[in-house]
Amino acid sequence: MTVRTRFAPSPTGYLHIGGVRTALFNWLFSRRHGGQFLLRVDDTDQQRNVEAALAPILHGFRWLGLDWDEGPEAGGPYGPYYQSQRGELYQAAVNQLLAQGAAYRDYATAAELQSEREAAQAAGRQFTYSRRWMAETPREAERFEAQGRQGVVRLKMPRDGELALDDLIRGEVRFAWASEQDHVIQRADGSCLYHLASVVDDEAMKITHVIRAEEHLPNTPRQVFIAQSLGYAVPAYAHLPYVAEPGSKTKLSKRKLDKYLKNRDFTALVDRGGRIAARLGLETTADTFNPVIVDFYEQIGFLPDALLNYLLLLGWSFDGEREEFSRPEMVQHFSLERVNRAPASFDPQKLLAFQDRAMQRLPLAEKAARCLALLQRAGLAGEPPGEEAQRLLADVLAAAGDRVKLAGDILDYEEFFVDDQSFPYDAAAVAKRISGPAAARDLLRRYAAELAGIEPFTAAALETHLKEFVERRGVKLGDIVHALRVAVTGKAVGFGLFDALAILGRSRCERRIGRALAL
RNA sequence: GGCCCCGUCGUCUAGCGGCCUAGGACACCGGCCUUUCACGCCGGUAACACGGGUUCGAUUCCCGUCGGGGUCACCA
Repeated sequence: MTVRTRFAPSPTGYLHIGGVRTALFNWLFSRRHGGQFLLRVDDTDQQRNVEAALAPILHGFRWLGLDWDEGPEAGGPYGPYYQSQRGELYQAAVNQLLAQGAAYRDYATAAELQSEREAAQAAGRQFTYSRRWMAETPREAERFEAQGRQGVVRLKMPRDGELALDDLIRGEVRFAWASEQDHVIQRADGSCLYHLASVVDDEAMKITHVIRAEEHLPNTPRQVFIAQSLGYAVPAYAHLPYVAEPGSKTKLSKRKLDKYLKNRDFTALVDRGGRIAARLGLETTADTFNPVIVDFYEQIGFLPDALLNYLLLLGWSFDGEREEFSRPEMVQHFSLERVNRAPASFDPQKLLAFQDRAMQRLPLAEKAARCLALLQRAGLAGEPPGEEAQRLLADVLAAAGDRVKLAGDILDYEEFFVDDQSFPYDAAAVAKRISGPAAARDLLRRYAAELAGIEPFTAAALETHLKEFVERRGVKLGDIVHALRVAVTGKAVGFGLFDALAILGRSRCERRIGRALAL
């Protein structure tokens, strides 16, 4: 039997980080077993603009490199892959359920149901529908309809016995059938609901393993009931613990950004992204720019592999020691047996650590390609970039080394990519390193005068020269290094000063020092 | 509240009866390196929720308590 897993997003307009982890585990499991991974759109509630709401989700999958064998755009032998287009299949299933007595037409009104519920609650009993408005024959149905009632189709759940479910992650889980409700599977207008559709599609699409978030665990009995009633082979279930809020065990939610911002690590991540977004002129509303949404990471220059590696470790472990996995290694080692049962809270710091290490391993050329895209978005490089810009980028990247942790961090070095007259000077840095120290301006002036004689104009030669310069003048290296850095970059921090000087070149250095002197 | 799930350092986790004076990673705190920042290196603080069993021996097995969470729709 070929392993087939699926991820069934509802077209909501964004890809939730927890959803990505669920998708990743599905993808990994299918790849591990040489099977297929499919995407199916759960749009049973018929939103108007499914395509538009689906686009960001597919975009996210593509960015992450989680390819799907069947689904939207990919097609496949079991399509269509949109539930809104599979109505006949659901109708047939409903008819079969009805014919077998596993479902019934029900004519209760919302108010009637409500009063039964309240009565049960008042009596301290668990609510179980009386089935008073159940129509088991066409004649009964006609009678109710004559009263102007609208019929829905409900599942006729067993009222005794129990279901022992063998979950691949949780082991055996038992549910008493009596505590299940007669859920509606088809509305009065004929449209079908998620649970029915999901079970019918999983069967039709030959899904062998349903790997999904824990919140679906309580839904499982009714799905098993539908599957069994229809004579389907029940798929294997694996319920993943959900991704929790930072520092809490509550499910991570897109809507609670304000709350998460009280968490220091989360705030650090948002601020980090915000700085980059500001330079890119991106909108930063919680709807689009939010670490709970995958787009956030793409926009500020995360590496997909780093995000995935982090997410992999959120609930799964190899041996407790090893944490770094390349894409093929993930596929090779993944197993459901090593998925943890407890929810795991999202830790922005650790994510950043994975990103940091992944970036350090990245060959310079690839790093440059990723940074270039951000530079272009910020308008600091042309499309295509000139040869000069590419050389500059490579030099800056080589000099910056580990400091560029996100592709967007390249924007911290924007001063190298702009005109000598345009880059800004940090006022505090100027005050501390140039205006403050009495000798700073004089040293800068004397140094600038010697620039013309430094040959070759390389980092090594510049260093030798500056050391000799400070010795000659009887000052310490620190007396001029800081002033010089501020003079040529506008900032108090940055990579090696000699690299900066060499990258800029002689004439740009002269111009910049001249500008700083006039400040 | 009913049903279900879960419970090892702040966080992610290893541990499937003795190897545990509980290991790794991130974070944190010190120190080193150093022209700033970052990296790197060295060291440190820090956890088995609690109570009963079972056993020669429990972090590991069982029960209970407590705690946390999920779910209870004509949403998905």
